[in-house]
Amino acid sequence: MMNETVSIAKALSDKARLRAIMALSGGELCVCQIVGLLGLAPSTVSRHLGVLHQAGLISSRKDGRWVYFRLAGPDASPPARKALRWVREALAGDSSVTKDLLSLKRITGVSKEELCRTQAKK
Amino acid sequence: MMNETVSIAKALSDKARLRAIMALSGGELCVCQIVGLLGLAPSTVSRHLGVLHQAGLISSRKDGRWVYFRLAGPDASPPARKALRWVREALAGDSSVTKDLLSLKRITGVSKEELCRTQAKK
DNA sequence: ACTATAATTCGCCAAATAACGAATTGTCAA
DNA sequence: TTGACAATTCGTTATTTGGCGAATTATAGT
Repeated sequence: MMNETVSIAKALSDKARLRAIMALSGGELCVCQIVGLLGLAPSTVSRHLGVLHQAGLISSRKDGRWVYFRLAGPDASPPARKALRWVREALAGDSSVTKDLLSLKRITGVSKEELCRTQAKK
Repeated sequence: MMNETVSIAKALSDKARLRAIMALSGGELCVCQIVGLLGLAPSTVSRHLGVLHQAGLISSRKDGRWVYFRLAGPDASPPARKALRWVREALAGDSSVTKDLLSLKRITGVSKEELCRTQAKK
């Protein structure tokens, strides 16, 4: 319980990971979309998502080439659920989160394929 | 807001600091009592408390030679208050916390002077 | 089959962090 | 005033962490 709480807090103690959580509040996203949002290397984003997953804060679903992540639901542990509630309350209305939501609108508007190709070219 | 949340999460992402927070749930404690509880060097404990203080999770009061820390009250920022609520909910009933509460009973039973002398001898 | 691409893993480097002891500061009591 | 002690600050060291690119795996399309 203590160890779980520590690992959850560790998972939440990074700006990129908090931004990812807030982005996922709007529904599931594939890795390449989160890469586009955060502007980090795919390998880095994958690692971040791995940390969040390990802490039980998000879950994933594979569909073809893509892996979709979403916030952990009712199946998550109580500490994880409460942590998510805290973060979403604490960051509701945050300016960088708001900016991210706008970026997301653009990103999800573009087709996944096109987005990922764009990312690859960079 | 984002930065505050990150620093709060960072402050919570250490076992010793979580134990300190849970110990302070029972009321204020002086540094030497927390040193006795955690079994860490005074300089280390001071640093931990500094991190928690910086994050707005605890506040301090100086009384003579001693500095007492307590959980941040209603004056604390909403994110800090909510974070404290999360931690206390997540760790309620945790075994190491329960153990610490027993240790605390013993520690607060001993006079402060005697405790600190005992620690100094180590 | 072959190529392209989404995602992960791995190895590396730089920066941040936790721990300690030593030195310092401030306060009380002989 | 001198000594004892609570607490903090500072310097050092070992570990962890975040970032990237290269290599790898898996899947879809040609």
